[in-house]
Formats: sequence, structure tokens, C-alpha cells
Amino acid sequence: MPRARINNRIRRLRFDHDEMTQEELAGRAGCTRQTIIALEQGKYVPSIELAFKIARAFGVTLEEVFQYEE
Amino acid sequence: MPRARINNRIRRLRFDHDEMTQEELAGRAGCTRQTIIALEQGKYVPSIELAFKIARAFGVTLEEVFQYEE
DNA sequence: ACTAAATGTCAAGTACTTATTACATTTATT
DNA sequence: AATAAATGTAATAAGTACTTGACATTTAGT
Repeated sequence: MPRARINNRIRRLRFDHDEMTQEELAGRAGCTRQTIIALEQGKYVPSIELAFKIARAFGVTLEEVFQYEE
Repeated sequence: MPRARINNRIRRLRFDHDEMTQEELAGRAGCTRQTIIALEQGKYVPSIELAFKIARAFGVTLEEVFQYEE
């Protein structure tokens, strides 16, 4: 598959949610802390399922967290 | 990662788009025909990137194509 | 009925996502 | 300065997404 051009606003959303910790987010999203770290660092793009869970953890839509860069 | 609870409306969207063929959709989304077939059959869930491309091929949002069930 | 287009199946292989475990570093707090 | 909390790093391993290629079946048009 093509070069991933997906970026995310996880770091920003954590900030906006009273500086929610990575561990707290991981817990809510049902993944590990390391996964959150890697996502924030842009090391990879999550599966759709995890993306939906992260969005839900912040109470926003998937597209408010992840964007396809042209 | 958890059991994928993502379903899609690709078949329906193709129908609504004047019965766009799987090959035509694959071309627009930049994937193979076999991938479209497998997705319609629910054999797996696409990457976010492919999901965005498919949505774009139909001119709708990602969430209009893919839904997280419960 | 023929033919072509569309859809489906199968198998092998590559690349990526994510968990796990364990340790290191940075940033508060007191 | 000491401790604890938060963040970062790294390596292994398992499972999944997707391509490629080749062949089979179904559907539609003439």
C-alpha cells in the first residue's frame, strides 16, 4: 500500500483534555501506552478500529483525530 | 488487537454510484480488485489510508463508508 | 448459444500494526 | 536532592492488510 500520509492530533487532543496522560488514553482506547507514544511520534498509522476507539476516547469523530494529507 | 467490529457500505455505495464496477473503484482507490472483493465480503478491514481513498472515490466521508459497530 | 465483462477464489509473499517486556530519561513535587 | 510520575526506547513476536498472478464462475449483450 502507498506511503501513509495520515497525520493525527492525538497530542493536541490530550492537551485539550486537561493534559490526559498517555496511559489514561491507552486505557480508554484499549491499547498499550507504547502504541500511543508511537502514534504521537508518527511511527505508524493505526488500524481503523484503534482509530475509532481513540476518537471515542476523546468524544470526537475519527476525522477530527486523523486526517488524510492530500 | 481486538476483533474487528468495523463494517462497510462499499457494495451499497457502488450501487448508488451507478453500479460502479469493482475494477473502477479499485482504480480510483489505488488498490487491487481483489482487495475490493475481500472488503465487500468482510474478509478484513482496510488500513485508514485505503479507507480514506475509498471514501474519496465516492466523494463521501470515511465514516459514511465505515462504521464502528458498538 | 457465444462472447465479453464482472465477480469470485486461491495461494504465496511482503510489509505493517500492535502487544509484551524491560529498561532509560525527563519532568514535577516535596 | 530524592522520589514518583510521565514519557521515551528497543527488541521480539504474532497477526493482519494487501499485492500479484492465475484461474473459475456468473451475468449481460448480441
